[in-house]
Amino acid sequence: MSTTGTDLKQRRERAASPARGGVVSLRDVAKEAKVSVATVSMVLNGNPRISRATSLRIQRLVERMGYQPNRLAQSLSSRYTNVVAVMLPALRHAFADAYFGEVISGICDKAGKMGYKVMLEQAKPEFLKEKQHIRIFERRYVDGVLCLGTNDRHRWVEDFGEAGCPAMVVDNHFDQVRIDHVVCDYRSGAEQVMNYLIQLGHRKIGLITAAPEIKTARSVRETYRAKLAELGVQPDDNWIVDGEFTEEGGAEAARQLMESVPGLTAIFAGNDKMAIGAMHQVVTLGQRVPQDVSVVGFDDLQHAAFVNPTLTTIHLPLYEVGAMSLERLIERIHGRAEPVNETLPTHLVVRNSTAMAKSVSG
Amino acid sequence: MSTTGTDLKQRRERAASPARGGVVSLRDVAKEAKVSVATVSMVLNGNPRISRATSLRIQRLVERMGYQPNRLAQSLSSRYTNVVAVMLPALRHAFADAYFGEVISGICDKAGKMGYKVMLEQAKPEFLKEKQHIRIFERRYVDGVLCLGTNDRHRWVEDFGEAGCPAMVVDNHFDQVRIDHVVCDYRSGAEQVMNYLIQLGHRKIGLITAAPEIKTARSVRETYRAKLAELGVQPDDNWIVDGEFTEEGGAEAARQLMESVPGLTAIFAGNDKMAIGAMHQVVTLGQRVPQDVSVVGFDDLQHAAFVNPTLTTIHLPLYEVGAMSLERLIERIHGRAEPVNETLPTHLVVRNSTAMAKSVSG
DNA sequence: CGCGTTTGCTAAACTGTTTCAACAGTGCTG
DNA sequence: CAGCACTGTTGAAACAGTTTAGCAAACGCG
Repeated sequence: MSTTGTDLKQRRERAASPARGGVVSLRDVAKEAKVSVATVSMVLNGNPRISRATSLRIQRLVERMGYQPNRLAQSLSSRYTNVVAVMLPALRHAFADAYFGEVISGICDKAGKMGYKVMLEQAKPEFLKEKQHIRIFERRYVDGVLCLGTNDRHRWVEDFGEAGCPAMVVDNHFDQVRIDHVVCDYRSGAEQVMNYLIQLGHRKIGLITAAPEIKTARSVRETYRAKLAELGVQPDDNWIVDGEFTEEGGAEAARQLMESVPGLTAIFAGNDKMAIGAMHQVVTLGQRVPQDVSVVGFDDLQHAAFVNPTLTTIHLPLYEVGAMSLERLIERIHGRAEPVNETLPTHLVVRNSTAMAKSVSG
Repeated sequence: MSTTGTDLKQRRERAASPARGGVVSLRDVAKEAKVSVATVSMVLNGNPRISRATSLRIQRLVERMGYQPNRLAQSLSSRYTNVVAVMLPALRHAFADAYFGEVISGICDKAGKMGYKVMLEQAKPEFLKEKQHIRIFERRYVDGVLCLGTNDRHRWVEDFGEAGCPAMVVDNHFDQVRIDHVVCDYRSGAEQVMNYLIQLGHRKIGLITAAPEIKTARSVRETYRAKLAELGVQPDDNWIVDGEFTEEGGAEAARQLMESVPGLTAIFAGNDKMAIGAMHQVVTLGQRVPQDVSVVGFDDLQHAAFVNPTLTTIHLPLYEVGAMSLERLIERIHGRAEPVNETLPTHLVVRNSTAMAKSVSG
């Protein structure tokens, strides 16, 4: 039936008119320029086999018609989506956490500059059980993944390597899994804190840390122990309390420390949130910060400078960690072979939550 | 040359083998099942025209082969990408802000449940100048946009309506632009704060707010004025100070208030961050919170309960605002015609930063 | 002048899915 | 028993690009 052919002809012609949805396609440009779509595509991709005259003519036309490549079609035929996922832990307040926010900020800024889009994912049990972290690659959602807030129990990070999916652990580090990472120098940070507190005369220093399955937390703990050992101080088991990285946890941990460690003069918290919770608790228990108890944090989040008293803490270059992670991930996506393991320096920021130890000053 | 034909045949066959990149395509499943790709596609989309027997047989095969639809191809032929963008303001710490985090948390949770992915964008001048906020639609990155942290000067929100792009303003509201929105009841919140402070005997109440180009901030300001007027109190111009929604701004605003409003007994801050900055400043200036000056915030962010003293504030259902915004946006994407303008209730949370006014209690 | 190379462009295959017209095959009806 | 409706399946177009083989035309050279 010849009608079929005519119908199709008509349909194609209608489809080729720039009226459809107001969006201009390559075909529309090609038709207008009276060249093939291949030519237009090559012009846009800077293929040198197109003559200068044609190239300029088409570039002007593309500009005039306001053509925007459909990136679904682009990604379908090329190997890349130019999208990366940021995988956050399954915590209720993960997005509302200034720590992650700072890292994500670095990631997004760098991604924007490099022509990448950033997708947000949360590593919920459901998500992982369905192997969604791998499926987002198979289904061509993303080219790579940045894993934030991981710990040793998160065995799913191994899956990326096995499946050949570009992935990067951000501000942490796995001993047993071979995966790229960029991390702050937690060991040096902890050393700086301990040196500073010791220099102020503190000896009975409590440590509020978090789950030992986090490598960076272990580094801090080990450094804390080593530094005390240098002075011949042997910390009791109850000098170290888990604060779960939250304000509440920090407060509860501080309560335990104040109760079970008589003569405690300083608290070293593994992050700023716990330090703030701890300060809060110290005051609630009728002691003063820093006169009775000094408190040191770790992160240097923006509002560490606005709590009362302002918080002495270790500055972590979280923005830079995020930016560098993204950069390295993209290199890996484009075939970088060597493993990445970068460590970024940290430094102490002295504010008002620390003072000379009581026994020394008084 | 007949070799050409043979080469192409070979190529197609190679392409059809499941070996390619390890990813199984619809074609692979169809070949294995000895049916056409159309049949497999229809089975997966639950088309009732496929027989029960074929359907089951193919479903098992799909399962066994681990087939995952390529969503670039799906989106290319369907009208939808199933991705929405969250547009954050161009502030340095936008991602590290607990306020946005809470909203985004609601958005992401709901998106996950509804089978949507969330992309992050920042409304930087460059981005807007290039009309990227419209181009992400044209280039088929997203089906819709959620705009956070907007104000009246952000004229670009009009562009969505004009271009026919589904978009939603989250926790704000435009007088002059017709765009869907979901917002917290700022007016009622401000009323609750003022009633409470007045009930405690406060009359000289300073207001720390932010840019008047934000509708919600204007609502708070108007309510504040109206409530004082009810008591016959005519606030001076210097009773209202801009705190830019930051801790620093709040601190500086509090300094100004303490200086220029003698006998000030209470500060009402337009968000928790400014309230925290203000408390910090009050203490720095040698006064006590709440004995000398009561401070009230607005947001009820997680750490409002962990500052010192704990902050009395208005609880905003930010998580719910995020979740509902996403839900409504998706309805709009799928053709909802009626405009959306929802207002969610707020309530006062009394903590320790407020007390009876000095002149009354003392 | 004929042959080979270069240049500039095009046709067509390819990415992986959805959708629709059409087509066998079967059962029912007049 | 032809004609019809219905069922289950297929082929091919469509989505919008990229990429490659190859074809004319122009050019250089012996």
